[in-house]
Amino acid sequence: MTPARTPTPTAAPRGRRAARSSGDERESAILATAERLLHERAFADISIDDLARGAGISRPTFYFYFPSKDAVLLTLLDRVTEEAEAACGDVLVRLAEDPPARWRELITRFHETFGGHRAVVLACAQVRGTNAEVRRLWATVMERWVQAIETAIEAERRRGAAPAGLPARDLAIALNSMNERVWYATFAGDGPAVAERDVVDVLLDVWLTAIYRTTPPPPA
Amino acid sequence: MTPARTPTPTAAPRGRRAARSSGDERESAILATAERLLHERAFADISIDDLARGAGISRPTFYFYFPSKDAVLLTLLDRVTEEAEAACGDVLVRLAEDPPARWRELITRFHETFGGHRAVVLACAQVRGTNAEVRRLWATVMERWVQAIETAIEAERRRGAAPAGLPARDLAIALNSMNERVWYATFAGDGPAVAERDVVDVLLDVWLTAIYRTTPPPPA
DNA sequence: GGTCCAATCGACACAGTGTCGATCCGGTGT
DNA sequence: ACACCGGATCGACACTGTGTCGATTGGACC
Repeated sequence: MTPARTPTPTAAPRGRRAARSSGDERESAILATAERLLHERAFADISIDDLARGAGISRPTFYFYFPSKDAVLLTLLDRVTEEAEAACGDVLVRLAEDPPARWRELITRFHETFGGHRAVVLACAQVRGTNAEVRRLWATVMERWVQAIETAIEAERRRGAAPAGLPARDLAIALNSMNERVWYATFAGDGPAVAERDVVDVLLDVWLTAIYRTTPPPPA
Repeated sequence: MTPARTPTPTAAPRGRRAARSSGDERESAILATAERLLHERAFADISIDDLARGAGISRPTFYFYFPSKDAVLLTLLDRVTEEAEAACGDVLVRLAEDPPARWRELITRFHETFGGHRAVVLACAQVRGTNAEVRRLWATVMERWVQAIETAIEAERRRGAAPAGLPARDLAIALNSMNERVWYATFAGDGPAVAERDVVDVLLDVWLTAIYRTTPPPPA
């Protein structure tokens, strides 16, 4: 199951369908239907028939645009991670300006991007268990973030702002993992969760103490 | 879907099947088959027919013992969490003796229990997205742990060992979430992960700095 | 006005789930 | 010794959803 085949073989940006014709609107319609339906029910409870009907086509025609239901989600995820990537931009390279403020900015940006597409993100977290492609894309994206954080931590250590400690990569993995799981609980409202308006403060506090091993004024 | 109906209505310990007769062995056989198959492939790739055949019965007969595939996993999860609960025992009440050592003990015990049943734990993490009952059980269990940690943090603060800071509950949620996600990655070998032999050290370090806001000697 | 091909769908094959009714069989009461 | 009861078992069915194949449409381009 590749993300999506390219019915009209006219340049395939990001491996998805491309090009003109009414078929393009159809693809958008499928994606829009998926994101809309995800607000009402779980991904597993959405059938290909639902997506097809929502886009005004029959089920077999759906397969002309996407090889599977999962491929639709994969496309959606791709967009969200791109948006997150863009939202963070150069925050990390400006870290030294004012570390706490920059870290907060970073976490806030992520929070807003994920929160704005919570339906998609939650769905991905759910099928990551069953779908190898989603798992791979997610892993790839996370690896990029981990490396970015790892690099930033090392830079802070080099310039003497942060003390030595855990291997930077391990610390980066732990902190990223924490964020992912905490956001999941908060957005899904499933199990013990931090309130949405507090979650950035909580995450930031753990990040700062873990990285700088110092005591910033308690945010509460 | 309740965990399992009770075919022979003769006391239902933990809501599962009870009592004598060859039917009891059958139920065990199903559970054993499930845990065995989980070592080879994902839960979603195991059919009820696989479980039934593995236990030497037909598919309809499976339904005599469990109302669904998920119920089997639910029973398995139940056992693991009970084991974890038992393994931790009274570690937290003995915290004041030697906090770093006790926290390490706690995390190590969890690590060993989960690691010993990683197939079951990973499967649960995967279906948690699609199955409401697993989600609920998981949430319940995690809530218990969060409360235990929250209480411990508050005790440490009261006796002056830990400084004030984030609401203890939020901190407990964040740390528990981190552990869960980090262990998942480590055991699943999926995406960025901490090496299995380092994971306790890494988690412990973040816990200690987040709770005590002090600098213990870096473990590496 | 004919050709081509993207786009479309009806109909099929398949896999898995859950249910119903019939049957088997070991223990129990008389 | 025998009829009976209910736990245990399974064959066969209905249903849902997926993915594929072959045939049809209709607009663009020669």
